[in-house]
Amino acid sequence: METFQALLARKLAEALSAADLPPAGSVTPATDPRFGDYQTNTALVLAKQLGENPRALAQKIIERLDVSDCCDPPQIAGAGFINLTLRPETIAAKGAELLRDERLGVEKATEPKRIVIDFGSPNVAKPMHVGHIRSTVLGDALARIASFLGHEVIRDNHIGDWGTQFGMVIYGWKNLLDRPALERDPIAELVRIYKETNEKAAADSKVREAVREELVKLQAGDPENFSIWKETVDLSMKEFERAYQVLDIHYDIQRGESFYNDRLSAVVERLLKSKIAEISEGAVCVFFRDIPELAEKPAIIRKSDGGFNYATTDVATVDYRIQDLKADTVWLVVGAPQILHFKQIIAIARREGYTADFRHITFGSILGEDRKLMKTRSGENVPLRDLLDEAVQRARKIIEEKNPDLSESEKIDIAQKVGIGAVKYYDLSQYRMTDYIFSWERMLSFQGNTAPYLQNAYVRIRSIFRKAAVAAPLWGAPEDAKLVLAAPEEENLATRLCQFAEVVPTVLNDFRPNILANYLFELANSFHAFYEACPVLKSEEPARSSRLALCELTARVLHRGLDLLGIAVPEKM
RNA sequence: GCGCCCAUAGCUCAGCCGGAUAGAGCAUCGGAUUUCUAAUCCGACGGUCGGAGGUUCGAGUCCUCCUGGGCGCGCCA
Repeated sequence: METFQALLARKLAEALSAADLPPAGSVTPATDPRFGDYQTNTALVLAKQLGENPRALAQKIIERLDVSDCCDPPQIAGAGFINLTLRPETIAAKGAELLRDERLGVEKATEPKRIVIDFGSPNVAKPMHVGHIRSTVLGDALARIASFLGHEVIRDNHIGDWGTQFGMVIYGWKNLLDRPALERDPIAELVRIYKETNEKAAADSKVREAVREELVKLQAGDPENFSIWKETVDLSMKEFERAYQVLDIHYDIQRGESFYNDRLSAVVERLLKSKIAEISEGAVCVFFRDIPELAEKPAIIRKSDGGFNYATTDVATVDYRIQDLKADTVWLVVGAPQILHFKQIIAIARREGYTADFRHITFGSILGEDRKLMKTRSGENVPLRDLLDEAVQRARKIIEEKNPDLSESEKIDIAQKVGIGAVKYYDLSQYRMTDYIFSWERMLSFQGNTAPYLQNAYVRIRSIFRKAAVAAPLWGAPEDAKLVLAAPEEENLATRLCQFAEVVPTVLNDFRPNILANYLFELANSFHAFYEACPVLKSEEPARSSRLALCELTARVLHRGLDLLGIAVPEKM
């Protein structure tokens, strides 16, 4: 199904061709209702290129622009904009068409790609904390959107399950472990033994030496240390799974760092052989002397003591994703501090001849009310589990105040959807690069650009259909419903519904789910205005059927849109 | 020292490819409910878009410099 934007762009291109003009400019949604529904700056762009008068060019263009089947006559305005206004019956017809379309008008990508999305990536033997929210929630939303757009998505959790910290963990396990505590709360106990070992090591060189030996033994494949390592990984994975269940996040594969261990030496040998890497001060390094910003920043892929590091692992990871998974594109949803590291990794991939499209998708930090990195009162990372529990509890409290008649099972379900949805939406509704201040009050507010506000719009619609079903079974509008757009609120709502298909693909231009979030907020806003102005069930035909259809479509778009963000909607709240 | 990111209303944030008079929410003030969830809606108030130059018909958006904040920069991940 062609969007209005695509339709008008096509007609504009035809007009330009008929006028012997080169393609230029673009058709965009109007910046102000006074300018109609869509506008194009084509005449302005061409005027610059050709050195002609923009308004005269605009005139020449609209003489050949045939939009009589969908729009009022095009208007020239301002410096030479061409404004286009859709006719209500055009919008009504599109709305009726959307009602029959499972995809709500969203076209699949013309060139589907195989995309590996690397997001989340928690560390073993450490609790997931507030810092994991952005990567996890953003990566999941991008995966859902890319998948809906017809791409083949492989969600990969690149778990931090290998590294020098295991020297500490294994030493602590052997010397400090409290078994009953481990059974009660595995992660807490792992953290405790890690911390205590760290303190001992700081004070005592013998402990430092012992820790190092444990690490060497693990890396050499010592059976006891390996089984301790394996157990910590298994315990951690169980903990991660719990969080992912609460967050409704699902991975296709979970290739931790350890997965690449037996590929590392081959990676280094290959890079040495191809002269991409060289030996410097005893370490194997890759220099980027021809890339100014990396000229003095070599990547070390084998330490002078012979050990491998995370750069080695990431080079192997690139290999695996391209060679084994056959990815066209790799999206790395990893925080901004690793920009330099990934520039190096991607530069190495280029030298190895990989042509895949690598995107490092970075994001800002979550701050506390004090505008510093969000921490607990004692200065520690806020455990994700505690944060999600609190979200659900707070949502529950609000629901009990506002709607005490709900059953217990309904309250549990709603608190879950509202609380978790609020956390996710608060994150996704903001531009990913900005640091944001975490605020329960704001994210759980029923006013403004929040999950509860959007969920409430959906709930109100469902309530209408429940009420309608008392008189006669009706759980949704019939697919052959006709739209009649009389009131301005009806036309405005219908117009917005038609824009869903235009908005969804733009999210991937620059990986900005907040564009979709903003759209959904405006949609809910338009719906509420409609809801205030236009009674549904009490209205006469044909308005009643038309309004029911608008409600149905709005509910579907809200449901689908929130689903693309990874957010669930309750039927009541 | 070098590099990356950020700076928009009192507060929290939008503003994708440069477009017309820079928008929301909160807060403040004023309205709307015998109602399908008022958990909402309508209106008012509120801005030298950190500063200075530049490119352009047109700059919050692009370029240069400066200020302030965050992060990173050879053997942690």
